[in-house]
Amino acid sequence: MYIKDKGHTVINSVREKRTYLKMTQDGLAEKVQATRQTIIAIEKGNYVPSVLLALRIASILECKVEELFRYEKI
Amino acid sequence: MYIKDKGHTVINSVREKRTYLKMTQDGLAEKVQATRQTIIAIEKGNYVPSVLLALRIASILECKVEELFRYEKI
DNA sequence: TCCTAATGTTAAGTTAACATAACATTAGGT
DNA sequence: ACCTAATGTTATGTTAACTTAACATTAGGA
Repeated sequence: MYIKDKGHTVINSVREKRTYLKMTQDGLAEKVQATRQTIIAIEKGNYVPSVLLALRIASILECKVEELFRYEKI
Repeated sequence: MYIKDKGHTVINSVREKRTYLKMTQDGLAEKVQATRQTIIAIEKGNYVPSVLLALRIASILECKVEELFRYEKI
């Protein structure tokens, strides 16, 4: 992140939701109009997506953005 | 946006929620740990924030991310 | 065991999302 | 009209969020 806020991170449950829906990374990527690498990176926590992508993912994974991405203290 | 998807945009109601709560751009910026310019840019639709910022803004403006940022067709 | 689907890794490039800063404009109160 | 707070504008720079692409690894079924 650009904003340096030590002591906080964004944890997501994309992988959990995705596998629960028996969806593949590739399938999800296609549905949210992103690449597989992007999904992998997000699942691995390599980066946090934009709200645009987050809204799409949440939509496809049938849940709210806040239950998919949690802003937590370390 | 990086993702080219003609026919769609992200519309937000940050300004409405903010003014409703009688909060200033500067005040909001400070609370979400961003700059005033960032708030202005978001309100003007110049760019969509990251989920991190979106989560913070939604939290401060006391609403859900999806009611603050709507993915709409043009 | 072999084949394939799914997942992971790395690199290199582009654009968007931030920041800082300095200055201009508007709106409202006295 | 004046002052100040709030808002808007423009420019420049850095980093994160993406992309494409090529290859490596893992897991599971026939």
